[in-house]
Amino acid sequence: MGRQDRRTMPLFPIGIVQSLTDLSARQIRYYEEHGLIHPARTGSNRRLFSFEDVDRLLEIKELIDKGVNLAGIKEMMAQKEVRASTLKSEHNESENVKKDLSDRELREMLKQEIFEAGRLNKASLRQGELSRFFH
DNA sequence: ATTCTTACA
DNA sequence: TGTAAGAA
Repeated sequence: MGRQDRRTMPLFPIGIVQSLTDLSARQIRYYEEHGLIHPARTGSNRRLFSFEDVDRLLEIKELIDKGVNLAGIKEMMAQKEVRASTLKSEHNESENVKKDLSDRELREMLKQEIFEAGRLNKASLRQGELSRFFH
């Protein structure tokens, strides 16, 4: 059994995940509803989370704590997958002709990530300011 | 005893 | 997001 299987193997019920992540069941289900996680289901419709799901939830929690809203988290995780697949495809290039580009693109991706983070952070700060202002 | 869905505050 | 109700 590969290491990947162990990461994606459906293992724990929502109660365990709650204590593991300090997120409420409500939040966990809500994030699933919005496509941020895809826990498996048992024959009796119980959610079963993998280590991968838990790690994802922890990342989500960090972003939430930083004030990023769900839309922002979605974008960041989408961006992350783009970076991941780009790295993967470049890794599979047999020639080192592209190794040069890889380096530039790596910096470009990092720049985009930072830019994205800054943009989303500003957006969520506005959200925070507004809710304070209108309360 | 736990978790699920749905609905309301 | 929290919480409640009723079902599984």
